[in-house]
Amino acid sequence: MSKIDESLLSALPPFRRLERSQIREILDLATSRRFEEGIAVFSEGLKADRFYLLLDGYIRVVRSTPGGEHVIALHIAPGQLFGIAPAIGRDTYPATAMTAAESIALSWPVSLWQTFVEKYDGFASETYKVVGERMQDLHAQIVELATQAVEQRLASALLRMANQSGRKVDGGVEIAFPVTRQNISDMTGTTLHTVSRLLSAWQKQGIVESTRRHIVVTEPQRLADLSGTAG
Amino acid sequence: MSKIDESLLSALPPFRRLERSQIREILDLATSRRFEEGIAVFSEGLKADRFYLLLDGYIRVVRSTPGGEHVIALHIAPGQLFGIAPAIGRDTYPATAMTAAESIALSWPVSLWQTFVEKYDGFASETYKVVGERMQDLHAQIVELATQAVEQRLASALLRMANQSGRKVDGGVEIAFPVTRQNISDMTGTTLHTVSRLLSAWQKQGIVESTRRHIVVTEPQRLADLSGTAG
DNA sequence: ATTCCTGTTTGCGCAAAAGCAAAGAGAGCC
DNA sequence: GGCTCTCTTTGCTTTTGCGCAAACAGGAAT
Repeated sequence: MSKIDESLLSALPPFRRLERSQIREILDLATSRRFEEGIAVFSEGLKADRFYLLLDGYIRVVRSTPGGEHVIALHIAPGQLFGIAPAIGRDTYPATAMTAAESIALSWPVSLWQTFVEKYDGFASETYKVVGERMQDLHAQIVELATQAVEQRLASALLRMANQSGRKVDGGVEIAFPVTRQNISDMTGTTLHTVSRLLSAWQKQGIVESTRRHIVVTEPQRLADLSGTAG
Repeated sequence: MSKIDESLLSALPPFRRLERSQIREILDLATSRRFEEGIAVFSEGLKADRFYLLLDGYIRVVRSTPGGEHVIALHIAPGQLFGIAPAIGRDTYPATAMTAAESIALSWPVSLWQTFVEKYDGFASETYKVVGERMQDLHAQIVELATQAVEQRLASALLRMANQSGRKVDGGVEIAFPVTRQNISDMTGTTLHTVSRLLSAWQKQGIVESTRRHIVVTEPQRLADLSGTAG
């Protein structure tokens, strides 16, 4: 395992208040691993034995139905913790974490969670803040699914991805990881057909630009208008 | 304020591991208050100055959209904490808490949260477990909204209410608080019309029995079949 | 008893989006 | 270059469930 630099962690919320030496301790306890695209880092229902920090890449948090369908609840961007079942008193993972792109993550055994919380100042409060934010996101998604039409949900989903993980390119904002129509329909509770039709229509209007597994939002403002929300 | 008996709290998860004297301390710091039906205990976005424990009654956790619609995300039953913004690092309430029936709740200023967490064994871990369970519920609701048809969502919603707050009566399971068709449509992301139609149909089939603001599930099994989920 | 208010039922037409089906098109592999 | 696989597009049909509208009913207040 290659030696990781302390500066990687020192800027991240959970570790922000720590000394360099403390970060070194934490890093020395971590396992670093690379995951190919399309791999399950861990799966829903399995015993939660490790928690993770995403260094590079993107993770989709997915829940499956008994009927074999699945829903993408949120995306994890680099620098964020995931698989933090212990933080919410669970001993199994509540969802599956799939890599949306090739990814690198640190992980620690859950047995260290309690230690981190007690020993490292700010770790607990920052991680609970993360939990709170995710809850916000879930709430927002429920409201969206319950009240908005497909077109608006799709617009919101694109904006969310563009905001959370967008790269500025000359033509607009590029979503930084591969997305299929099917993926998007899993986020918005619709079908890939409907997504395809809407994206085609928007492309004709110059709002987005998309190729296979790749989307650039060229006019975020018009998408925001379509999404119907102030945000 | 009338004196509250320690035994009220001693069986509840957050306080289960505490000594009687500790419970007394906690109770002495609490404010008890009665709320009429249909009142907002606190509102989305306001400064979170207190956290609550529901002693009696029922609470609906509601989120509103900019467009004036609202969605009922979950119900709180007696014995549960709510308004626990401080647990997730927030200083404003993320949703509105409406009384679904006349209710009585204890509350404490948020400034005491940190004290409770540090001083009382098990308080932190039990409350985080609650947060985890709520997250589970939210996730489940997202999956439901994204993948199930209205009929199945409605069946699930009725079952959820019946399970969480059902009273056994001779004809079946009675939902213990007043619910309107509109309320149910706010839980399932549909319209009161559709809810009314489905309930009428089910009543004809003998699955439910309903009068104004009042529902009895007479055949939970058949509802479960309709809901399409194993649960 | 009368009135008002809130909640409920029901019918009808329509639009949105799902289902079905089939063809096309990049991208990687041999 | 040809092949396969996955992803995407598009046309057509069918269905679901919403919107609108109007009437009805139980309760509470006067």
